[in-house]
Amino acid sequence: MTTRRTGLREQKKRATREALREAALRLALERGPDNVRVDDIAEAAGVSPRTYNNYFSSREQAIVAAVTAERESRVAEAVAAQPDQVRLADAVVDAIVEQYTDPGEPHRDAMLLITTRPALREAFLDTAAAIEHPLADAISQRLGDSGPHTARVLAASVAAAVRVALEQWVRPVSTSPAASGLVVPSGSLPDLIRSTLAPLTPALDAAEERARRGQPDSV
Amino acid sequence: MTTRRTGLREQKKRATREALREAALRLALERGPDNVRVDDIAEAAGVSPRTYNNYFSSREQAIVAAVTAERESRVAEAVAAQPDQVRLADAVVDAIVEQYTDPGEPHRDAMLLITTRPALREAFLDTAAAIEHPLADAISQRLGDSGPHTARVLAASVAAAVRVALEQWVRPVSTSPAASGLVVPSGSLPDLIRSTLAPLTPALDAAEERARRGQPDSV
DNA sequence: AGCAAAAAGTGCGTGCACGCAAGTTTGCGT
DNA sequence: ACGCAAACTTGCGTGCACGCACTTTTTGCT
Repeated sequence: MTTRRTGLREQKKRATREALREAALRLALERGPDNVRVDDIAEAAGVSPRTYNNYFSSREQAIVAAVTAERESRVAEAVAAQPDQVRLADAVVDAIVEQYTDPGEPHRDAMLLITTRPALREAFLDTAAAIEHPLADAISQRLGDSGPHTARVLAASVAAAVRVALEQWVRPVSTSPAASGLVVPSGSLPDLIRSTLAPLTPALDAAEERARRGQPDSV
Repeated sequence: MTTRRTGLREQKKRATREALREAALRLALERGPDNVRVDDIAEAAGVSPRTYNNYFSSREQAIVAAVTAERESRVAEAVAAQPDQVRLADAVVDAIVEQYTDPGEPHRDAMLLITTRPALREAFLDTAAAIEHPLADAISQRLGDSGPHTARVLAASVAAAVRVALEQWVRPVSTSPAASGLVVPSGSLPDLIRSTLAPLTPALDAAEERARRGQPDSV
């Protein structure tokens, strides 16, 4: 009812997409990502090479997608699932941290592969941006319609903060020797995300407060 | 003094880069972007095609760069230039708005071209992200070292907000018919930027306040 | 059920990004 | 002043992204 516009068509597309993801990851793990040609992925998934990049616009994207697959929608769901009494900021932070917390994954080795290879790291960072739109919808729903852009900006900022966290997590921290000189070596990803999200809580609180006062009953 | 590490070498690189930008834009304007081959740009700039993409990783990037060229550094400078009495939020907003305000440019027609062609629009949106790092440095300097990531997150959020503004400005607004249904048709870009930046001011204020109280006498 | 429109998959051709391994220029030490 | 080392440029080769036109499948309508 929600996504099912046509039914069978959508279903097949999902299947193809998943087959491609899975094939891409499997082959990358077996041979190493540099020894995987697009043709191989396509063949393993049983489609033409041309079809492959109707779905993915780069090999890295396909591999990474196997791990990050439906994180976007899950984040949005998790936010929406929080009761209204919970502060928006907490709802968002918890939802995201939850999604990025290592669930003792079968993907453990895949993550190792990703964080190792530069090209895959880049692709992985880009996946943070994917949460923006679903998250914007979820926030928008909680805020009513504070401003035309408030929800989107907040969602985009959250996504950006997550990206910063992922960068920190993934990079050897080779940047300039800053003033204090002391930066967390690598920390756990959830903690990192919490700390990059922290500076945004005032903005989330303010938006929520404004929504609460601004439109207790009106539009 | 600032950027001059080696001198002559850097200078030549700048020159080459600028020549490529300029050539790309000129040819795109003359023939339309679809009738410009990378080889043409390279030839017009007097370098090999291979060299061209040592500088730019896509044709669109080169064209757009001619317009957005040094916006990044200017934003950072503008923030740094604001006296310390000015609220950080205001400093940032003003600096950015200033940089995105149409200066009766010679680039007027270039902007028209960019906003017209989808591929160029995408590349243009990406330029917003370029302000992140310089801006992070500028903010970091004003905040001392509030937290390890505060400045970066704020800068990234600001960049994201700018991106949202650019998207709104550039897109026909074909998105879902939201609740209120009333969205600004296109508005002026500066106004749009102000309005997307608005939700972030609480975060900027909070960071500034925290920096002011946290370290009243240090750096 | 049969048909017409839409959508997905496919083959082909073109232009491009990028690694690699020279060749060339610049900068620096002695 | 001279030569060495590092940086930049270049030619070449490979794999790939993507537009276009065509075939096959799904869907909605009568």
